Amino acid sequence: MSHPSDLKSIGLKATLPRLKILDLFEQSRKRHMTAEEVYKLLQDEGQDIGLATVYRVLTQFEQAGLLMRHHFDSDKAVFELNQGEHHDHLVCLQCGRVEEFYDAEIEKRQKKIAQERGFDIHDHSLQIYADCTKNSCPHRPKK
Amino acid sequence: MSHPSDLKSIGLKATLPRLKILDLFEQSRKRHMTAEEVYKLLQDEGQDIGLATVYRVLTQFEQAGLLMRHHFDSDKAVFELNQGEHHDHLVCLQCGRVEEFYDAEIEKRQKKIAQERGFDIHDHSLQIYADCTKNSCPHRPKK
DNA sequence: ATCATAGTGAGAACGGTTATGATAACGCTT
DNA sequence: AAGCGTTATCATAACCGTTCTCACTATGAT
Ligand SMILES: [Mn+2]
Ligand SMILES: [Mn+2]
Ligand SMILES: [Zn+2]
Ligand SMILES: [Zn+2]
Repeated sequence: MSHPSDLKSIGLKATLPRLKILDLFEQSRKRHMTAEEVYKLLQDEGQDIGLATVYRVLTQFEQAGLLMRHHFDSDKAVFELNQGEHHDHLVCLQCGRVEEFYDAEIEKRQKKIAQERGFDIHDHSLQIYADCTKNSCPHRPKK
Repeated sequence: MSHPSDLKSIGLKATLPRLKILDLFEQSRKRHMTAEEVYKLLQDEGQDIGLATVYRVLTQFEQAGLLMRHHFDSDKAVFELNQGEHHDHLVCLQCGRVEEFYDAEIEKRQKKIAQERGFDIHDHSLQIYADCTKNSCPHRPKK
């Protein structure tokens, strides 16, 4: 249910591709998506939006602060809604499932490490790679 | 000063390209290098070794556990000698300088986070991105 | 409704990396 | 030392995710 004004307020015309892509993330059945995944989901709902447009819009949304881009050790970037609260990721190597976490102590220590060495910290990237074996992981039926 | 037997012991023929590349890392003026950097350094010392060979050998060395591959938010992979001790990286966004660090508490917390959620942890990737402004960073003379 | 402007879509281009295939080097056996 | 099967190398093409190009279209202010 994204509204045209959401886009206008960040200086972007409210075009159909942009509204649809924003919708996708807001209704998010899947929170973390690649450009390709977004493109396929749009096709599935009959929207004829080019892959180039998907890439272009994702980058614009990232620059506008609407989305965040991550790299989970696959060669393709994944995007998620930026809801303000920083978190890191726990990624299942078997099924690709992603869980989010935030650890104040880890954050604190990172700051200290940078500080101690005279670095002015910008941000960081932390992913834990693991197997989520206990939940019948590989190809488990999605409910 | 790498010795042919270093390679034979891991099931690889002791060819000139492989010995030269291993040497490069062991004499490492620069600890973290891209394939392209390795290629250029070989050219500089008059070695006519193809870029494809560099890539192939780096991957073989990684598989043999001699090298580790990282991705520092540039699109190109960087390699370093695997000396057994795990560490993470602090990368300067201005000059690309890399410092290594190890924080036992961060490591411990990562394990706990995975465990709590029933994940069997494999490994992790942690980089801190920052500016090393205080040391006259951009283009500072080396030494 | 008009019109300047910004956005789109198809496909080409790009950059890092990997695969291919014909030649060359390695190293084990005589 | 020479022969020979196997593995490695080199040049180049292919690959894959992503970005660029450009002719055409939609948007939104008037
Ligand atoms: Mn997330
Ligand atoms: Mn390192
Ligand atoms: Zn899983
Ligand atoms: Zn620096």
